[in-house]
Amino acid sequence: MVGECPGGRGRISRDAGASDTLAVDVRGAREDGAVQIVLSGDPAAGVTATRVDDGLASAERVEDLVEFVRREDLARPRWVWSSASEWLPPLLRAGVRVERCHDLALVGAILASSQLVTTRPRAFEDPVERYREQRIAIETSRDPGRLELLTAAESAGAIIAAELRAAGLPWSATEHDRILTELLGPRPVGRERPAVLAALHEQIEAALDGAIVNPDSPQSLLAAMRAAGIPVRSTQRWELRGIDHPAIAPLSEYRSLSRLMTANGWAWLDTWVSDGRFRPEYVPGGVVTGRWASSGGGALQLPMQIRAAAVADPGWRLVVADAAQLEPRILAAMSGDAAMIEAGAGADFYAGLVEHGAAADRAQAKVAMLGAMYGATTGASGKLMPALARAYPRAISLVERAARDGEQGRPVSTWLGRSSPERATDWTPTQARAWGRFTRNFVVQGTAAEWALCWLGGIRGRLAAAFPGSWPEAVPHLVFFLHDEIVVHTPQEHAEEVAGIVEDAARDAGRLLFGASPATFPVSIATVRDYGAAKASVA
DNA sequence: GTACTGGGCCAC
DNA sequence: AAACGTGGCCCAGTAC
Repeated sequence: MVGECPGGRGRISRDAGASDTLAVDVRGAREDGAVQIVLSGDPAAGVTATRVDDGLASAERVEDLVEFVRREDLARPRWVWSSASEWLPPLLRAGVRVERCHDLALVGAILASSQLVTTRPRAFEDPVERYREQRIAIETSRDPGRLELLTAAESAGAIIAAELRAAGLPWSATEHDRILTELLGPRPVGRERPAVLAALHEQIEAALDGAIVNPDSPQSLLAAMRAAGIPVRSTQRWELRGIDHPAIAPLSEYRSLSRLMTANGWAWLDTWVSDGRFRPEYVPGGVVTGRWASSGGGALQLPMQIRAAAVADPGWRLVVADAAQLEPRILAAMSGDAAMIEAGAGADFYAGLVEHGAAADRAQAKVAMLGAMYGATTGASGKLMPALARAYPRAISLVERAARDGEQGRPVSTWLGRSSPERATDWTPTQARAWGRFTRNFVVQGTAAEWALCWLGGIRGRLAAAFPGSWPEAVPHLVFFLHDEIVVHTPQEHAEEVAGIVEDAARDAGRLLFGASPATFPVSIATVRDYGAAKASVA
């Protein structure tokens, strides 16, 4: 399903006549215009650096990794290492950044399943061999330009993930505590419930005829509710919402506040915030589609309730930007559906759909688009699909095709060539349809993740070029990422320039992926003192 | 005690 | 009104 890539970089020619090498045959391990330095060994102990330059490799023993990287990065090499998450944190702690890298683990995962690859890289322990195999896989693939861009963007993402953690999102423990205290009551000393939760617990039990209930236990709740004559099958929110009973309101309130306390309460604050910074762990490539996952800190689920505790330093601001309706715009661009691209010409994609008469109002347009990308067949969303398919046949047939491929056991690929996993097809029709919904969504979600990686990388590069001071304390820098949203912490006087950089990088990302396509990727930007103010000012 | 699953709910 | 994608985290409950 991947065709021409107008925006991809030029095809990388294989150099059959590459020179002999000093230490190892590195034919295949070259890219245009960059020296590569392969680091092997243990970043905390003995390190060997192998310089790969125009087919020649020379190895040297590195005594002081930090000094070595600081010095060599001035020549703008591409650092090749087993994984950025292993090598970068100690360097960043020592105040050393690198411009670019090749992350063998992340690239290896992409190349292992990409349908563009014709020669699968063999597994090697030695990073020089591993790198050579991966370069060959890229250069001999059906579309080297796309895999070149994807693997570079993925690796840039790995650098950014480490830098986000090292820099941290500015966080006011005082403001966080104020929010918690306002909603829950003062922090309890022992393990008992905070005052507000204890009161809600009592209200729930009173409303359930004085039953003893553990409100954290669905089983306990279900039993008590049925004993009180409430006809429910489960205690899920959507089922409770339709029921008129005095126990429901305090229970909903209890759940919301209880989750706030357990997921992002005082314990979270103690664990994840230090020195005025929230430092979560991001996992680039952690999701099959290529989205980032997180492990510890819950960065990708930071609830709205506490975002106001992300407060810029005195004299600094947060530039908060999100890509407006990213996924539908991605679908429009990758399908080349001129009508859908035209619908997105303005700032509000869904309003464009309404103008085309493809949906009655904005809410319907949104439900219909999400349904098309998620595979809704019934309900309100399903009913709106025919009109959408009539107005935008190319876009809709792209996702339908992806769904059919999945149902029939064929892999699908994102725009840049990340492919869905193989799956045994000894499945029931229901399982086949479920896999079809996955592959349907995979192509759009995965390509949106690729756009976001290019956007992130562009922002980082442009910031580094525009603000050469000491990172992070003296210059604007990325501090947060959330799928289609970024936050830059910046001295107030640079906020406007940063906003321009963020917009320029969004344009760059669109061109990198889709070349001359007229598809646009507008970003909404807010410059704020605290993260909580961003949604309000953007909406 | 640890490992795992499902319910519930947060984010996109 | 509810079935439609990707995750993480906490809790309760169960198996070992």
